[in-house]
Amino acid sequence: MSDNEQRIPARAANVSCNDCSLNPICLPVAVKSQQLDELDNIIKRSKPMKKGEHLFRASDPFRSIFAVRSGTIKTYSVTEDGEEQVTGFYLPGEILGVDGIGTNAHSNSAKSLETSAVCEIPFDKLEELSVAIPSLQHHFFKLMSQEIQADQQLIMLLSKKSAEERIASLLLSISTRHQKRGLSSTAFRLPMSRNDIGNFLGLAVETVSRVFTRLQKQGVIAVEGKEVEILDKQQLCHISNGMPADEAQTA
Amino acid sequence: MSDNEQRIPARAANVSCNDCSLNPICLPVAVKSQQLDELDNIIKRSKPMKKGEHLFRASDPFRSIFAVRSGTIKTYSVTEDGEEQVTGFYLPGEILGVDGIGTNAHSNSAKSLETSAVCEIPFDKLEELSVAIPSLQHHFFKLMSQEIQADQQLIMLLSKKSAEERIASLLLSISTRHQKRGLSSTAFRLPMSRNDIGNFLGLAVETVSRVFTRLQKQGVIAVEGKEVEILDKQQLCHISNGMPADEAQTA
DNA sequence: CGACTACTTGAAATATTTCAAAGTGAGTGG
DNA sequence: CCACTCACTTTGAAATATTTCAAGTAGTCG
Repeated sequence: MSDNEQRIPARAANVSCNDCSLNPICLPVAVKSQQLDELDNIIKRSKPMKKGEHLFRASDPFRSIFAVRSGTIKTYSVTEDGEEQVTGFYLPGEILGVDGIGTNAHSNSAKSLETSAVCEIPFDKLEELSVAIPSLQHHFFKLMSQEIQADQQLIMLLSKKSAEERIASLLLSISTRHQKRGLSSTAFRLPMSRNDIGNFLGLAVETVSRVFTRLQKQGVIAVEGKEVEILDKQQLCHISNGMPADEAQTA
Repeated sequence: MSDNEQRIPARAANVSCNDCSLNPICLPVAVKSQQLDELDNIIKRSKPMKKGEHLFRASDPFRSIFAVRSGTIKTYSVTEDGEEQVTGFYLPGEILGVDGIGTNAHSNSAKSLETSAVCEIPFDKLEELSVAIPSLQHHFFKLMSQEIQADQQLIMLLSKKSAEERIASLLLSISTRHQKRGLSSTAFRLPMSRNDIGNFLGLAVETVSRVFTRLQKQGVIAVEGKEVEILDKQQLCHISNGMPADEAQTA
C-alpha cells in the first residue's frame, strides 16, 4: 500500500511549478509568472524518497535547498554526546536546508518520515537567478528569517510551556499548515512518531502519550494512533498559550 | 563610576572601522581594506545608550542591523500571555537585529544591559553595497545562519540539558566570546542579572542562584555577585555537555 | 540613610522523568 | 493467510529535578 505511492513522484517529476498544487505557498510566490520558467528550469524534481532515507546529513557540503512536494521531512542535529535533537518537521510546500547557507555545510540532518518527494534547488543557480529577480533574493532572507522565528518560537515553548501547552501548540501548528494547503485543519495524520514529537518538544515519550490521552479524555481531541481530530479548537488554543481568543485578559 | 563611560562613546563616535579594536571580529571581516571605507561611510556610530534603554522594539519597522561596540545588549520577545523570553545576549563585536530582515519588522526587542554603544548599519544601504561587494552579501547569509545555529543550540540546551549543564554552557559561551576579543577567558563580569540568565536558560532565578553556589562549592568557579572566575575549565566543560575532552566515552 | 531591587537560601509542592510491563500494530517469512 | 517478531505506544508507580513559596541578606540608587 505504501509502494504504489511510487507513481506519484514519478508523475510529479515532470510537473512544473506552474502546474504544482503547492504553487501558492512554495517558492514561486516570490516570482512573477513570467520569470517562473527560469526558476522552473533550475529546479530538480528527481528525488522520491522512502521512509527513513536521508536527504542530507549534518556536515554534508551545502549545495541546495529543498522544497517538500509530498510526505514529511524531519530535521535534527546531534549533540556532542550523541543524542538526537529534532529541530523541525517540514510539510509539503515548506522549504528546508537553509541552515547550510552561512557555513557551506549543513548543520542539521534531514530524514524522510514517510514516502516523500522533494524539489531540489541548487543554491548557486538560485543566487545567480536572484541577481536578476530581486524579489527572489528578498524571499531568501525571508526564508531564513522564518527559520529564525520558528526556532525562537520553539525556544519560547521549551522554556515556558508545560507538556500540555507544548502538545497543543504542535497540534495547532500542524493544523494551520494543513489549512494553508487547503486540507482539513481539524482532522489529519501525524506523520511523525511519538518519539519524534517528544524529542522535538523536549518531553519524554511517555509524557507525550499521557498528554494525548488526557486531551482525549477532556474531549478536546480524538486520537487513534497517528490520526488526530481536533474536536474543540477553541479549547485547544486556550490550552496552548494560556488564553482562548475571547476569554483573553486583554490588557 | 558608571557615568564616566560617557566619554567612551563620545570618542568612539569618530572612530572608523579601520581604527576599531573590534575590526577583526566584526563586520569588516567580510570586506577588503580597500572597500572598507565604503562600508565605513554608511555606518552610523551615533548611539551611546544608557542601561535599560531600547535599541529597538518588537514590531518596530526594520531599518538597520547593529554591531555592539561596547557594553551588552539583550534581545527578547514577549509571549502571547505577556511573558518575556530572553533570546540572546550580544557582546562587543557581535551583530544583532537580523531577526527583522525577512519581515521588515523586528520580532524581538533589544535592550541595553549597561551603558553600551552600538554601530548602526542601515540595511538598504548595506544591500546596495553588497551588490558591489559579493563577500558582504555572503557575510549576511552567514550572519543569519549563525543566528539560526545559535538558536538551535539554545533549543538543544533547553530540551536536553539539566540546570547545571545550562549554566556551565552559558559560562563557557561567554568565556569563548571574551577570548575572541582578546580578553580574559577565565575571569569576567556577567553583565546580565540572575533573572535574565534564568529567563534565557529556562530556569527559575532561584535555581540559577543555587547552581552558582553549587559550582562554587565544587571549586569549579568562583562567583562574587556578577564577577565570575572559572577555576577549572576542564571540569566546567565536563559539566556542560556530559564529558570532558579526555574522559569522553568515545564509542 | 532609607527604600528598593536583586540575590541567596531553605522547605514543601509539583510536574515530568524514569523504570517497568503490558498492549498494539505493521511487516516478514513460513 | 496466519503466526511471529520487532518496534512503537500506552499505562502505572516510584523517583527526581526543578519550581514555588517564604523569608532573610546584600547591594544600589536617590
